[in-house]
Amino acid sequence: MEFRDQVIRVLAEVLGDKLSAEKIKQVLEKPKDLALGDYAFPAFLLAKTLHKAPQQIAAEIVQKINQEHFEKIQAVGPYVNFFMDKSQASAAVISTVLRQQFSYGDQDLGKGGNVPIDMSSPNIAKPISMGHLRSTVIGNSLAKLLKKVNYHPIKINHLGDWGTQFGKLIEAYKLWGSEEEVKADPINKLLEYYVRFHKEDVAHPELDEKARGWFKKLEDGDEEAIRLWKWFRSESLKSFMKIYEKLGVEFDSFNGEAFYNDKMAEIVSILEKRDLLKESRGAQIVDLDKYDLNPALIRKTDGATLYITRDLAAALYRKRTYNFVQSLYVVGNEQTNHFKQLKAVLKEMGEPWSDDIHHIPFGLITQDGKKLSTRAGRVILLDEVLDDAVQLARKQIEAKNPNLENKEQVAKEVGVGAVIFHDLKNERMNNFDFNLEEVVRFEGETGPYVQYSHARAMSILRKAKEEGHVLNEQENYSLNDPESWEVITEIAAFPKMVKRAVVEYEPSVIAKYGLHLAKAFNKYYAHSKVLKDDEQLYARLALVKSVATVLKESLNLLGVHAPDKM
RNA sequence: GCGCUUGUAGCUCAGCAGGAUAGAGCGACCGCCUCCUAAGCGGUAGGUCAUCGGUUCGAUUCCGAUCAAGCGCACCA
Repeated sequence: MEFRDQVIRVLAEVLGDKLSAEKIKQVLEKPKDLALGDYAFPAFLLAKTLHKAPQQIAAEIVQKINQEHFEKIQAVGPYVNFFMDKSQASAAVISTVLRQQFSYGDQDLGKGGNVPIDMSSPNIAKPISMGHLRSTVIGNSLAKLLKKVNYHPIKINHLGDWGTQFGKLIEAYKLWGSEEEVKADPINKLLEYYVRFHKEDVAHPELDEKARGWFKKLEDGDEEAIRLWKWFRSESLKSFMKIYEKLGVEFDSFNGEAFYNDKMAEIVSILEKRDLLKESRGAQIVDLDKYDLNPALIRKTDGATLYITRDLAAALYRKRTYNFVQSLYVVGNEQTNHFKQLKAVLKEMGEPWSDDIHHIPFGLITQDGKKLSTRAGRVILLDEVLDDAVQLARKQIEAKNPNLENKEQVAKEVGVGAVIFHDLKNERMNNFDFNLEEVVRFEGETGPYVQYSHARAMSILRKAKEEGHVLNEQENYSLNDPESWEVITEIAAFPKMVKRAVVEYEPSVIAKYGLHLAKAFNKYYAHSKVLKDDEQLYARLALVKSVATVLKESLNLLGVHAPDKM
């Protein structure tokens, strides 16, 4: 299956004593141009040991090498270029995909190990913004990727459902809010109160005092405070669920910050027992000087705990509950230091699994170059972006394919798919400035482009079936024309891409791959007629089927639907 | 000031853990629907790979310095 191994094997036969198979594997490369073959071995590194010109070495290798299973092997300058036997190779790839279907690319990297993923984690009483989208879709895609390589992902929505902001919210609600208003439009009203609070507390600092008082009451179990908190939480969650439904994301746990309230005392006592807690400026800290980090603030001057205390409790809870092999946190890169501290404190606590904790950071979304801020009221509401995208998809369908059935369903899949794909197609760490037209674009390197390619493939298969052509999936179909070869090499690369995406925690690898495969396929069927009744017809159909399968699976790994028609 | 991240065509980004003339999309310009959905395909124009050094037979890729941008730097999360 892996063509690369074939090349390494024959090279090792010739170079065995001079270069190990491992070394050959390292230097073997893929030429940029298919005209230079499928693989290339650069002879430079033998020049020194053999005291010969690399050109000459390349020529000698070609003379000695076993060419049996290759179309040809030739020396071009200092390179040995390998051309795979297209018939053999295409038969191997196509039959593998036809047999394995959507499990093509599955691997056992994880041995079934548990991997909790901390993702999405919006704050109660605030709307889900574009910033949360990143964490949500990256986490969701990583979960699907991890599952594909036999890990067991556990998606945890670590809700921001506790903290001093609830004091502010309660105070603001008591001052300006009403039950009817909130019931009618919970998130927006609650946000309105919150923003107003931050506007007014500049001139009226006594508001902060009151807010602190409310939060204290909340912590002490005051009936009214608890009632309001629960109400805000459930209303918020309801509206979050609507968005998650649109995105097609589900969670295994909604244990948020409040869940750990009763689990922090243990952390503090462990730290005390290990003599790690120190007093500094009235607060209690863990000194992390030896890690070159700022001290971790465990308790504020007033005795209240902080973010990191909660995260320590959560980390320990997750280890105990899931006995994870890795624990992931899909959180913005501005929190890099926090996670370094978290790992360092766990290490100080003597927990060796602190090394299994990985922060998966991602870049910032800005608007007009400025950071989004709920307090400043500068938010891009995800819900609105999704609705806009679906609306545009509807218009697109009316213009391009007005007779389509399930228009509404397809519009949702395409619109939402565009938004998700846009977020995943570039490396996580890149920042991007929000631009609605860019996000909901349907042409070029976009989700809809990949979806469209898949729909076209399905359309060809449908038509073939109507004409009475049925594929036998046990048959060995092979193609040896140069037009299909580029598509075949892309399909063959899929398992490697899955692995890379997992190892790098980088969904963009799959998004980029999907674009490449789609592009190769679009080019292919634009230049070769598939439904032509000749002896290669079934082989071409098998190729189209393989493409459709891998495109759909790629999109699936990103959390994007692949409609059969669009 | 210190730390992290980033710096490739007008714009948005690739470049697979150093190699053969630096790629794609968008935008601009020009072609292609009596032919499997033109959300497509083809072509032209556009780059001293931030700068300067170093390692190497070879550097956009590795190392160092400089410059620029973003983020962070204990009582928010």
